[in-house]
Amino acid sequence: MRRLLDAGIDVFARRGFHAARVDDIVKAAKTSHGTFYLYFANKEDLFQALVADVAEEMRGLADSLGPIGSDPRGRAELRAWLDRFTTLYEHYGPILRTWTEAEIDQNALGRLGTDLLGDLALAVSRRIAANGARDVDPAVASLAVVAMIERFNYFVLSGQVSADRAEMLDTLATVMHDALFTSPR
Amino acid sequence: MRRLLDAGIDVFARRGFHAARVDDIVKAAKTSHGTFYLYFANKEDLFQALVADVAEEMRGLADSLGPIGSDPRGRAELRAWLDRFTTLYEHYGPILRTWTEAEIDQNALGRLGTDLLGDLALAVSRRIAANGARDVDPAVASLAVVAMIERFNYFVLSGQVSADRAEMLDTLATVMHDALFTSPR
Amino acid sequence: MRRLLDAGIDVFARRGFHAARVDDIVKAAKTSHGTFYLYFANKEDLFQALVADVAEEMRGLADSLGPIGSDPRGRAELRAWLDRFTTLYEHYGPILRTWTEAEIDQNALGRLGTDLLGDLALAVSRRIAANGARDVDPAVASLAVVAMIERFNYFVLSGQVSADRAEMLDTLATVMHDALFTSPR
Amino acid sequence: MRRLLDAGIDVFARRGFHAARVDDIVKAAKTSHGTFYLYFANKEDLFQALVADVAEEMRGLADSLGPIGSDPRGRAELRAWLDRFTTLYEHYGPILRTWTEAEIDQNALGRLGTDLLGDLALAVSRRIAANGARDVDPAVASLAVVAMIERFNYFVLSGQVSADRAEMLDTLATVMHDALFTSPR
DNA sequence: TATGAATGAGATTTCATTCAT
DNA sequence: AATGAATGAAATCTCATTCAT
Repeated sequence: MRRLLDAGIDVFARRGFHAARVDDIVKAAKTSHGTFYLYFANKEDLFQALVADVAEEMRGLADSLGPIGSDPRGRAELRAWLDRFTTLYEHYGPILRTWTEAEIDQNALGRLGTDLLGDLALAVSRRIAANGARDVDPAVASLAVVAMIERFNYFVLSGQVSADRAEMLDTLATVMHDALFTSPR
Repeated sequence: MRRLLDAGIDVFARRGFHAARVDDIVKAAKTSHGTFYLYFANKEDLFQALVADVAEEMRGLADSLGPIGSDPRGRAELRAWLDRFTTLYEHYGPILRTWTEAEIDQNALGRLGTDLLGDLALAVSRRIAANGARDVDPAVASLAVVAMIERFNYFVLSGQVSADRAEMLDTLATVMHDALFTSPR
Repeated sequence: MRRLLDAGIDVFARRGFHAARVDDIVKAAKTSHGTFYLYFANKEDLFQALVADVAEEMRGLADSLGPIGSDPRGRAELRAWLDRFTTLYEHYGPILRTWTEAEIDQNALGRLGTDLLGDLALAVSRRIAANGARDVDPAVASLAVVAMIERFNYFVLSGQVSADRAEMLDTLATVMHDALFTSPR
Repeated sequence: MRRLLDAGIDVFARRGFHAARVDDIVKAAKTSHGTFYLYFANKEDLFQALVADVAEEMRGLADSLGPIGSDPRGRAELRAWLDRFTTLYEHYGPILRTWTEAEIDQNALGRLGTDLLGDLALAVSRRIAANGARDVDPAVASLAVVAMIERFNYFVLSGQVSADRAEMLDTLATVMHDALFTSPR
């Protein structure tokens, strides 16, 4: 069952939800079709189990974003947080993205995704809001920041852009830290 | 054929590449399977045609991002550009995202996506670079910005976040304009 | 489609509903799985179509049981009716019986069967009732008679008893005719 | 093992032979798959064991049909015998019918069924034959009567007709008693 | 050009049976 | 004796593609 979950992450990552065949997952887990259906009602059921895992991890991550200072030390803490995000994303990112695949959006999974996004944004939002007026709504701005983090991670980890992980983290940390403690000239 | 292309955008958007059935497309286009294969070699062929359209439009958009001034007028121009991006994204976004679906990444389509991303980032990069030193690489930072634009659009248009289009555009314009003309305190 | 219906009768007859494989039906109809699912949603759907056919034929048969005289001519007419029943039963009997298979009873099909049985019994009942007092309820007695007809046909046609068709018809005609025009000594 | 036999009757009754899953039987018996195969070689083996039980009971019942008088007392004895049949049928009827499911007919079980039917018919036949001339063969007529008894029981017990048990027994007793002691007008 | 019935390879799912504990 | 997780052969069902009209 653990093997099936891991195989699921692996195969969904490589193929996406619809192109992933139960046969692939079963082979990757070195088990049989029968065993698969012993633990999961169907492909979507396994997927939901994975999503539940991601959700839990992500929520924990959101909670772990504490107060950030305006000094370089604050920037370093922010970078460390982004590093944890990326580590998680390396493992669960494909599930995160697969689950925003069209058609799956509709149901409970979609709502879970929305909630999750909201949690992350809220964590960021609290930091932005704590740092004085900006002529944008912190709640909205934080969503933009979360959007940037998620997609940039995807671009880098999927090899679509050539930046390496360190560069990415530096850039994100800087842009975010600036966003928190910079005011327009 | 025009009807098939439009139906393709519609169905790929709702279902993603793998879950989209030729039957759905054909029904949406009010034509027959036979006709589909008269114009396209197979499902991927139609998809490629759509991607080519997106690519052309996106390249045009990238080219249209001219010099941006540091004044409010510059911000307004930037917002207008983002508005054009969003309009395009409303139509072609699903194709843009579908094509980053795993498995399709591998081939020519994937490379096309990478190029496109690069084009957009380059356009943004030129603006950032023009505005003096920052301790991040403009090429990398611009990718982060493009990532933010794309994903925020997705979040908003897919209804995953409750911000409306105007709020989104304001926020993106502000964050980008700040990024171009702000320096750390 | 006609071929699939005929193949269905054939295969359901030989194997019963659950043991009949779609593959058998498809092979018997010299067509493909794809074609099967083009016309029928699933195995039960084909079965329902067959049942609808049986029901229609049986209802027609029930309607055709006219007034029966007490003379030998009446007995001959009764025998002719039974002959028509048996002819129908040779073709559709297996469907008739399969559909009383457990589990299928529950739903709409079950009700259809009950109705059909009622129609046949009603036709017989009218004849019995028309022929004076008996210390049994004609409605119930007629059901017993229908039960006899159906099951005796099954026993004979399935080879479980060695009587031939003519003997069976003679016996049923006599027993029924007696039932209509005999009073206790 | 007793529990498995009872569970078998129950599940075969509700689902028929092919649709009955070993899992259902095992669950109904509150035991495990392993235990099932400890006592029975396979699903058919359990079924055969049940059939053997039915056969024994039915044979005993056939033997118990003694001489029937033409007086009301004879009719009461006949009704009592039918009552015993019905009691048996309530318990074993589903097995009786399941085993006439197509496909099972072929083998040893089929022959057993034929023999059993013959035994019952023979018992009835002896009664009919003892009561003078009729222009039908008693052996055949008795089969018709047995057919009626079996199927009417099924109709009533399965709820396909609304008659209650008492009505059914009265009707069958009357019709059979008449058949034994009535001559055409 | 246009159609849509037909196909069949390949996917999902079920379930009788085995076997290590 | 008893268990129940694991198996895989065999069933059901889907859908991209073809082809006769």
